[in-house]
Amino acid sequence: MKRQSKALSTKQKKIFEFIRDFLRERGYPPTVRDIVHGCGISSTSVASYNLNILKNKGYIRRSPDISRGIELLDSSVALRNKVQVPVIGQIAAGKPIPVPDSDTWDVTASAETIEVPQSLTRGKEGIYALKVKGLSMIDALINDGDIVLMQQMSVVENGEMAAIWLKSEKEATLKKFYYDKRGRVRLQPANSQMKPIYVNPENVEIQGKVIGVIRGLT
Amino acid sequence: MKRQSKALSTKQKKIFEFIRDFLRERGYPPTVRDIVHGCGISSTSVASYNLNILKNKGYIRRSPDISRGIELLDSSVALRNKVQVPVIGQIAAGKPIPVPDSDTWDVTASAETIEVPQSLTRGKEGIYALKVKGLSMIDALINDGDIVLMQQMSVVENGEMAAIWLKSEKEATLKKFYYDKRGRVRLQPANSQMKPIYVNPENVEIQGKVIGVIRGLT
DNA sequence: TTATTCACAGAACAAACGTTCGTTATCACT
DNA sequence: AGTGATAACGAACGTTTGTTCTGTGAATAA
Repeated sequence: MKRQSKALSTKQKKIFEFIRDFLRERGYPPTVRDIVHGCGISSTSVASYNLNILKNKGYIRRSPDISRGIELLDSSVALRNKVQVPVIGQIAAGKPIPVPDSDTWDVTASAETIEVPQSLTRGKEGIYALKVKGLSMIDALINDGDIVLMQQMSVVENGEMAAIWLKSEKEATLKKFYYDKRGRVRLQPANSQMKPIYVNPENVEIQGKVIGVIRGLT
Repeated sequence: MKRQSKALSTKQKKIFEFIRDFLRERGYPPTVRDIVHGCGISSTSVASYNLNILKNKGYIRRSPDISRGIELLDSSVALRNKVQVPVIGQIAAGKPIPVPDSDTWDVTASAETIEVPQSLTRGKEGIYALKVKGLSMIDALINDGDIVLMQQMSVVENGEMAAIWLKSEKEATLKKFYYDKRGRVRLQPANSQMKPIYVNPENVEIQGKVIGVIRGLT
């Protein structure tokens, strides 16, 4: 069945979030009447009408004639006790990482997400993941192909690993970040085979810092 | 309210597993009648009677008079699309890793678990995690304090990283595993500062191989 | 201006649903 | 053998629940 546009009205977004929060809180989905009460909707048929739109647009699955027969589809939700982080792209790929800000954060928009331990993300906001391309951070025990967890941040401490956008070169890079004594920025690979890069501070844009690494061995 | 013994009858275990599997499959819990049909129980009051036992013993929460008002409590379940792996202990800790076998596997028994990406564990069984102690595998990009994901396995290929129990020395170790030409086993650290260990094959017991690494940076 | 579609509204219906009730069977203990 | 607790059983009840029906109003398209 051909999917409609995924754009939702304000009320539909509210319904979706209500279902997600209800499920996370209670361990079971809401009824149509729960949605009526929780979203300030005047009748069960309006709720059902909007639920059918969410279904048609691929956000939920409904089981007809079954109580609480609403299932959030995997691509659209972080389920309870599970942090699902978008894998936005690869670092060192020649284009800026499209890091969303908190107003436009839409986890469902990413094609790919990854489950991460809560211990790595607890208490933090603006989390996303990047797949590493290249060996520039191998001496920091980060290999080509690893997934790095990032926390959105525009300022980092000296020595922290960060995702940096170089405006003039139009490329993104993962490096250790240092402020030089002479006012420049030193982007330091963690690889003895590679030299650091020195750039003007106004040429760099810090997009996040590394807070974790995930690697599979096959 | 004082908790009763957590021991469950065969039927109660079956009901619990049915609820867990149903929830994982459908995204919503079963009704009492679903449980009746799915567990071969003759009446709704028997199902309800056993559900109350599960409630009293801390396995589930019930919401009275609500359809599908059954919630699996966190300590007892890995929820849908989330793989929760027990962190059994530390490797290189001087005692055998208490790796359970498939008959006695009880994820709920571990004090500590960690959420891991499905991409690392999909299609695999007997998964557990270990916290690394020491730097013996640093050249394989595994640091002290990292979490390694293990798949229970008693035979590994030459060169694979494995958790090995040394019977005579009574210690567990994480090393690359090789069969020597002269019939011995070579346990090779991935650290240029450390020498390999040569042991008799009958002195080693392979307890699992490494399938992934998770690291937090604080 | 008119027609069509979307969104909403409330009532009613029938099936689903959990609980209650009265009963029987089994088990452990004395 | 008797007793009490546990486990099971089936029927019935009242509430919960999703859907359908009929209608209205707003927005959009012709």
